[in-house]
Parts: sequence; structure tokens; C-alpha cells
Amino acid sequence: MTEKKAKRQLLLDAAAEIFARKGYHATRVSEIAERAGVAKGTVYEYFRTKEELFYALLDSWLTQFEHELSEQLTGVADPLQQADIVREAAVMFYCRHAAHAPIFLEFWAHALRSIDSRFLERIRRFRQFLLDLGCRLTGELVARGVFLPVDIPSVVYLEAGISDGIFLLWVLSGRNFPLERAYVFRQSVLGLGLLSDAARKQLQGKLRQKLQDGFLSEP
Amino acid sequence: MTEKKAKRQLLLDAAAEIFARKGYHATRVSEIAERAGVAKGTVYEYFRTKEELFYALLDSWLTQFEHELSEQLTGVADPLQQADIVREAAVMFYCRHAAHAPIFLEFWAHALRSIDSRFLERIRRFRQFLLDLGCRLTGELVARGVFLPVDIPSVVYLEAGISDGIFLLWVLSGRNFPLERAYVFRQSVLGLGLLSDAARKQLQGKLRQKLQDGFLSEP
Amino acid sequence: MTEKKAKRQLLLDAAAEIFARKGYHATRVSEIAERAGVAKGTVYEYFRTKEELFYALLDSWLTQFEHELSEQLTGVADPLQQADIVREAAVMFYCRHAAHAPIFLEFWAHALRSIDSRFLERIRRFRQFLLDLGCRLTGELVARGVFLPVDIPSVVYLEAGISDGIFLLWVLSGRNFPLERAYVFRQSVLGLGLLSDAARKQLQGKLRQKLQDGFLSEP
Amino acid sequence: MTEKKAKRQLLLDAAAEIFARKGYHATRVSEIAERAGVAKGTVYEYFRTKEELFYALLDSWLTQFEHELSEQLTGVADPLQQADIVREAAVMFYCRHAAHAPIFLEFWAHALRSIDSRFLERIRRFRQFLLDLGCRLTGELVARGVFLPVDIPSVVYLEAGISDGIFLLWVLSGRNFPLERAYVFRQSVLGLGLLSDAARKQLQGKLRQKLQDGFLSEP
DNA sequence: CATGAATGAGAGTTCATTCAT
DNA sequence: AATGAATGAACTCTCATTCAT
Repeated sequence: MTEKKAKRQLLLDAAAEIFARKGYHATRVSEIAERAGVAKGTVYEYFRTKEELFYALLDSWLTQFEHELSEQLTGVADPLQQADIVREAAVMFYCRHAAHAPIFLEFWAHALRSIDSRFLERIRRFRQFLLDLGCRLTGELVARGVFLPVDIPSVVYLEAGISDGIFLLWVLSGRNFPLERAYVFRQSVLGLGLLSDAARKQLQGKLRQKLQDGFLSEP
Repeated sequence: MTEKKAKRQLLLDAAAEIFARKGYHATRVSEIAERAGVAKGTVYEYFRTKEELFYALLDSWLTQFEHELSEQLTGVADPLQQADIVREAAVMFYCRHAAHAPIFLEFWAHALRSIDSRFLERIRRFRQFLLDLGCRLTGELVARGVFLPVDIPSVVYLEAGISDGIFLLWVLSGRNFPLERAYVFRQSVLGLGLLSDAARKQLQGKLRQKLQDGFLSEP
Repeated sequence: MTEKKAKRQLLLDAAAEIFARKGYHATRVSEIAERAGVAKGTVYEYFRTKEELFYALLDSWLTQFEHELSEQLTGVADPLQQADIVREAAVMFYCRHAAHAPIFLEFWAHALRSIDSRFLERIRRFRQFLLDLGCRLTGELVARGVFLPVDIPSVVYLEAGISDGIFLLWVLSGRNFPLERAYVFRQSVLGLGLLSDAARKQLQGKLRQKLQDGFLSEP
Repeated sequence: MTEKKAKRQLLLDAAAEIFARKGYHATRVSEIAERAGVAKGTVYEYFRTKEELFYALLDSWLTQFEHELSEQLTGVADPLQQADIVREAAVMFYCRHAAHAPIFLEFWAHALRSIDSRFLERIRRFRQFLLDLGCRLTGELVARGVFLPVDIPSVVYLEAGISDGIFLLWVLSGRNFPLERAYVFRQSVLGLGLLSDAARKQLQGKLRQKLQDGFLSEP
């Protein structure tokens, strides 16, 4: 039972490694098998098709992230603190999968073309999960007067877009800057833009400093 | 001569249409030929391989954008006005290629895996073009005291990431919001975050209104 | 011991069912195992290969028929009565295996191509068994003056061919007529053709009526 | 145009040869290609799948037979003469395809199992063609008082069954007797059984001689 | 005896590319 | 320059068979 799961995971790990290095289409099922130390046929004992294996990888990553984030948020009430947790979780997630980063681009590209709609659905479900969370947090910050009165969904959408954009930037630029600092930087810019006058007064100094520091140079 | 160029363009247009609808790998060279109204073999008179055709498409789009933007900026001195031109050019570019949007994801994914490094190099050259432009503009705005003193490259990097991120958001969400308004919204948030106290005072009202409006609902 | 035989029979029955429905090549060994309620590997405890299982099925059916017919003929002296018994046994055999009918076509086809010559040999042995029987019966009928003087082997060959032909007709036409009546009809036609003048006079009325009735309409 | 048809025929001939020798399933597409002197891929320029090639073979044979028989019957009025033409055409057809004989068994077996219903439909259409013809001929013979009053469809069905049965016999026995003589023998037996008293008187002598001669020994 | 996970040879099929016309 | 028939390497996936447990 548990051994079956372990071997499944082994295959997923092997697949991640090869997919990341060669891309979905250039990856041969036989390579994945070889990497996992099993025969080609064995892959098909665990996944019906190559595409299913690809999907299983996407699903396992997103599910794991959703679970971990949910857990970490349990018991935390303060929305600002929650926002930090979300950011950290995202960064941690991306960093853990740093070597697999290019796969995400392929998940996205694949989602837009495959007849298999599960990819797009799964990604949208994940995004919805984050958007819901973001709306809750942002809504509370607006309600408490920390943020200016804004159109909450728009802000949350924008934030989501920015997150992916930074990730894209990071991947395409050859991962030549620390992802975490970029996310902090983003938070500072957005913060300065969205904070109410009162909140701004309090945080201004720290945030402006961060803007001056940037995220490209070594700290 | 010019007829040769015209047919080349015909093939590029056909390729764009099919690549967008089916994706690079699912597209057959024969389909492109059929769509362009020529025989399969003719494609190879104009492009050595399928990948070269794909690259030519990327290159033609980016080159066109670079040319157009350079032209439009010629003779405009005011950096704020220039920033508007850049934003408008980007939106126009994306909108013109709205139907081809998914191809960009594939360009990016392809750039990260193909043995053919031209893809990555070409994309980086394009980004560098935009980053240089952004640094010049932002630098001037900082110099003039419109923007706070910030680490200019970081801000420009961030803006670039945000642009792509919004585009990604737009594509993955099924293009269900107006791209232009999202870019304006982005500008407002960043503006409020980056403007110096003096500049902020002047523009605050208009920008805050935009934050309240958002970009998701019909105007 | 006997349990071993019982499970072997269980597997043969399962195989017959699946082979009949899907055909030899489209049948998976795992399906047979599943149908028999055992594990895939167990099949190989009883039959060395899939083809051997197929052969065992053929053999079991033909052997059973040979045994049954031999038993039923024991103690019956009258050749006309014996002919009836043979015909009835054949019909009973075919009807019992009505659901498996298409398998016979595959046995025949298989016999003509398999490297494994046992199929062809077994089928020929079976045919020889019937031909010998037929020659004995027909010979006696000729000797007694019931039949015209004919080349006995040719008649018996023809009868055998007709039997298989009717069966083939029955299978390919979707089994849309009663097999038994077709065999009776055949007997009448052949009878009228082969009977001596004396015998014909006696049976003519009954046989001609049967020709008028045919075997396609409901009686 | 015509060259395309010629190559198609080349492939059909090659396929017939290999299918006949090895059977449908044991035949590799590459073998057919090799035999036809083309590359494997070329086969797929002419036939979408292996099964389609198999079907095309069946169709080409049956269609050819239908055409030839129709032509030969044109202008012949006498039903007895027509019956002879049909018999001769069938024998000629079988003899021309003697080397491919085992394929017919596979066509039949395939028709009963393939999801592709075209096989069964095509075979049934062919049989219907022959049955219609047979009914017309037999009907006329009955009307003219040559045959006894009989249930015409039953007789024709039986004759069709007998034809296939003799063919089966011939194939399974290793084609060790002359097919034509067997068909003549069959005709004699059936004739003696079906002829009216008047007609019988006339033909009796010749037919009985044929029964004595049989078809197994050399003439 | 029974199991069923693992195997891996081998199948049909695809399609970018070539090249004689 | 344009064609499209021909190519054949390379792919994914199947499934009869094995064998450690």
C-alpha cells in the first residue's frame, strides 16, 4: 500500500527532474523510467498516459501548497501577519521547486491548449483558492482602515498577476536575483500605494528604505 | 523580391493562427501550408525548419514592437508622456495579438528548453530593450523629483514583471477583463507607491479614484 | 486433484466467454483471470501460454463431442438411425456452444496460420473421426440399396462441408434461423438426391413437403 | 493519378500475399511495405490504418467479383446457363485467390469481432448480392417446372452455405482436391434432389454418373 | 499454490523533412 | 520557385509472461 505510494512519488520526482530539464515534449517516458530505476512499462502501471503523469505532477504540487498554506494559516488572526505567511509560503514553495521552475510555464502553456481540460481547471481552482484568500485578507485590511478604500478584487487580481510576473521574471532572467527579496520589494511598493494615510505615516520610513535598497544587489 | 517577402509574411500569419489555436507541438507543418494556400514543401523554401519558422514569428513580432515604439517615442521629451506611450504601445501590441496570446507562453517555455538558444537570447534582448528604456524614464522621473529616491533597476524590473504578470493573468483567466484598464490600474497603484510627496499631492485624487474603480467591472 | 481440474474448467469457461465476445487477439489474459475470479498469474499455473489455453479450449470441445457421440452410438445398429443420432449430436453441440460460435471461425483461421501445428492437426483428427463415421454409415446405406451407388468419400466430404457451411451461414447471418431445421432441410435435399429409386418412392412425400416448408420461416 | 492507383494496387497485392501467409495479426505493416518495395510510412499515405488496408483488400476482391459476374451474366437469358456462369465465376474467383484462401476465414472472423462494422456489412452486402441472384435463378427454374416446388430462399441459403462449406473444406484439407469438380459434384447432388420428375428423367443418367465418379480421385 | 507488480520487446502510427519532377 | 509523394526515425503505449513473495 504505502510502498505503492512511495514508488508513485519516486516516479513523480523523476518526472519532475526530466520535465524540468528537457520540457514535456522532449521528455521520453523511457527516460523517466530509467531515472526512476524502473522499466518503461512500470510507468504505465502508475499513470495511464504521459499526460496523466504530467497532470499528476501539477496536481501534487498545487495540492501540497494548498494544504501547507491552510495549515500555516490556522490559528493566525491578524491579516497583516496572514499576508506575510502567504508570501512566505509562496516563496518557500517556489524555492523548493526552483529547479523545476520552467515546468510551471509548461503547465500554463499546456493548460491553454490541451484537449484535457483538467489542466486549466486545476490551475484555475488553485488561483481561485488564492484569490479567495487574498480577497478575505485585503477586505479586512480595508475594513480596518489600513488600506485605502479600493476595489478589492482588482487589487487581489493585480497582486496575483504580480506574483506570477515576478516568478516569470525570475525564471526568464536565469534566476539571478533572490526571489524572496523581490517579493518583499513588491510588498513595499504595493504597500506604499495602497496604505491609508494613517498607516502610511507609521510604515513610511521602513518601506521607503526598502525601495531604495531594491532587490537586485546583494544586501 | 517583394513577392518573396509577401509570401513569407503570409506563411508567418498562417503559422501564427495555427500555433495560437493548437500550440507549437500539435501544429503540423502541413496545416500551416494548407492555411497559407501553398504546398508543404514550399514552407521549407522560406524556413529551414519548423522551429525556425517559430523563431521567425517571435522575432517578427518583437522587432515590429521595438520599431514601432522607437518611432513613437521619437521627438517626445517628457518622461511622463513617454511612459504613457510605452504603456499604450504595449497594450496595443498585446491587443493586436490577443488571438495569439497563448503563443507567448510557448515562446517563453520554448526559450527555457530548446537547444536553440536564439529564443532565449531574443527574448532577453527584447526585455533588455524595455529595461533600458524603463531605466531611462524612471531615472529621469527620480531625478526630477517626481518619484521617490528608489533603486531604479529594481523598480523597472518589477514593472516589467508586473506587465508580463498581468498579461499572464489575462490569458489564463480567459481574457475576461479589459487589458488596457488593468494596465492603467497597475500604473495607479505603482504611482501612488512611488510618487514623491509633492507629486502625490497633485495626483492623489485621480489615482485614488482609479483604485476605487478597479478594472474588473464595466466602466 | 479434482479441485485442480475444476479450476482448470473454470478457466476454460471464462476463456470461452471472453474469446467468444472479443476474439482471440482482443482478449487479454487478465480479463480471463478476472472473469474466472483468479489472479493473472494463476492462469499460467494451468496453461503455459495464452495460445495453449486457446488450444485446450478447442481440444476440450472436440474431445467432448467425440466422446458423447461415441457413447450415443453405442448399441445402435441401424445406419439410418445412426445418421439421425449424428445429426442430432452435431446440432446439440452447436446449440450448446451457440454463444461461442464465432470462436470456431477463429479456431479454423488460427489452425491455418499458427506455427503451432497442433490446431490444424486436432481439427483434422476431428474431421477424420467424423469422416470415418460418415463413410461407415454411407457405405452401409449404399450396400443396403438405400442410397444410389456413389463415390462414398466424396459424398461424406460433401456432407461435412455442408455441415460447416450451414454453421458458417448461421453465424454470419446473425443466427437468425433455427439451426436444427436447417440441418433437417439439408438432409431432405441430400436424401432426395442420393436415395435409390426404391427408397425414394417410400420417402418422397415427406421429403418434398420439407423442401416446400423450408427452414427460414417459423414452422 | 493512375500511378497512384497502381501503387495502391501494389500495396494491396503485397498485403494479400503477407496476410495470406501469416494472418492479419501476425503480419507487420513493415513487412507489407518491404514486400511492396516502399517505406513503412508510404503505406499510411494510401491507407489510414492497418485495418483499413485489410478492409480495402476485402472490398476490392468482392467488388471485382460482383463486377465480373454482372458482366458475364449480361445478355444470357437461360437460367440454367446463368447458374453455370455463377458457378464458374465463383470457382474462377476462388482459384485466382487460391493462395489467399485463408484470408477469407480471417475476413469472416474479423467481421464478427471488429468494432469496425464495415467488414460485416460488406460481407453481408456481398452475400445479399448472391442471394438475390440465386433467388431469381431458382425462382425461374421452379416456375419453369425444372425444379420441384420448394421454398426458394431456403434452397438458395442452403446453396450459399454449401458453397462456403466446400470452400472451407478445401482450405482446411490443404486444398487437396480440385475445387471445380467438387462444385460440379455438389450441383449434381442438389440437382438430383431438387429436379422435378420430368427434368430428372432427362438428366438422371449424367448426374448419377457424376455421383459415382466423385471429385476426390483424379478423373 | 496463488499472487500481481514488474518487465521489455515490439506494435502501429506520426510527421518533419527531402528531393525528383 | 513550387510541389507533394516518399521517407524512416522515433514516439507512446500494450500486454503476454515472469518470479519474488
